[in-house]
Amino acid sequence: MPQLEPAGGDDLGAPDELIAFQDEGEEQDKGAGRGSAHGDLDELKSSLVSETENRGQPLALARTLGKSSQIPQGRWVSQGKTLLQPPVMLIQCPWQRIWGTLGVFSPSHELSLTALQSNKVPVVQHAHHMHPLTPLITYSNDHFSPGSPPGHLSPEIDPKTGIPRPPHPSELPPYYPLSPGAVGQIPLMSSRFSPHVVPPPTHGLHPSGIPHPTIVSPIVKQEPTQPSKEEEKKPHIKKPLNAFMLYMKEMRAKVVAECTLKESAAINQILGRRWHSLSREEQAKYYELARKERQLHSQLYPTWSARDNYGKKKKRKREKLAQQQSHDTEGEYLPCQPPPCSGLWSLMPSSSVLRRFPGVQEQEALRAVPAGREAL
DNA sequence: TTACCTTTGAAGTTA
DNA sequence: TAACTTCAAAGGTAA
Repeated sequence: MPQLEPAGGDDLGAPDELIAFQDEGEEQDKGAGRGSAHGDLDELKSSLVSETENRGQPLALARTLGKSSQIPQGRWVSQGKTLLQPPVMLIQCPWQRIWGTLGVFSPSHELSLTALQSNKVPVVQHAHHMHPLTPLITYSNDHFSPGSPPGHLSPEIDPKTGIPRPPHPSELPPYYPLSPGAVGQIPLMSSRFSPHVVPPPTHGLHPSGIPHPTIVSPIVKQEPTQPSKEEEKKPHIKKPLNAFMLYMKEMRAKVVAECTLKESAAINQILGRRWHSLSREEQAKYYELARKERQLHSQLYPTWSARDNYGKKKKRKREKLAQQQSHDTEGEYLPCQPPPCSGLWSLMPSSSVLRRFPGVQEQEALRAVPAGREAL
């Protein structure tokens, strides 16, 4: 996907926002490949997803606005009006709530858009194990204001590491005073904390001593080759999550509940198809979140590069992968060859998943087909 | 115990 | 610069 913004731009999110609408062409191209039934297919997809998703307003909004493909490229539309600016942060995300609880986020910061107010942003996903201070490191709108952040959020640079130090709780404005004991009761701010990556007391800490979700103990992920002492001490800072990853985290539990599936591979396929069924506005929420993720990440770890994590994971066996892909292609539902049940096509798991999880197709199809549409 | 699977997107690497 | 590769999350599965 082409980058429309010159590298190094201040606004890390701009490409995302543009990309979100640039996909338009791709969608149309794909649609063209599907033949004349494209419009019907889209409509059906919409209705199918509406059956499987919450019948909430976001989708209704999408319908009100018309199909995303009808939105002029590069335009932002909200409530039937063309906007000159991208829509503001549309959802009240979990970490915003926590900021509010902690006192960084005043209620006035909780932005919402009328049409999306009922969009239930996932309830915070609880981590099984979490450092009680973890929620202290999160996002604030103030944090991303151009130029210098507000005093209480200005990351103090650690002279030893050069890494900005997140504000100490005592430095946070007391909008919502919180007792120390209550801090540990706060649910997860960014559900990026997996139980598997909870840093032990002496590893994986941000130089400030407060673990950040993107920091993972080097013990968890060790290089196969013997790392140097310096590398060994260096905490593993994870990549910031992209828009789709944020969407997956939010929607996974829902899909799991609906499909009674727990296999991530199968769930992810469903989520991938649902992602494409989202309206531009709905996707924009996640692009915006991802943009802020990256922005905060770059503020917290200005010297970090995705390169740092390269080779940290064991690579796939290329031959095996290629073989598998070749095998999967046989009989796969390719975009240019929709199966007879093309209405369900976008929600159907791939053949490789079906081989592994035979129940996926049936369950998903049954849940996806609205009453009275079985004949399709 | 750990890689694999599976998805999309961002960013790095390679040709 | 285009194409390719890796890694983010998740959790069951298989080696």
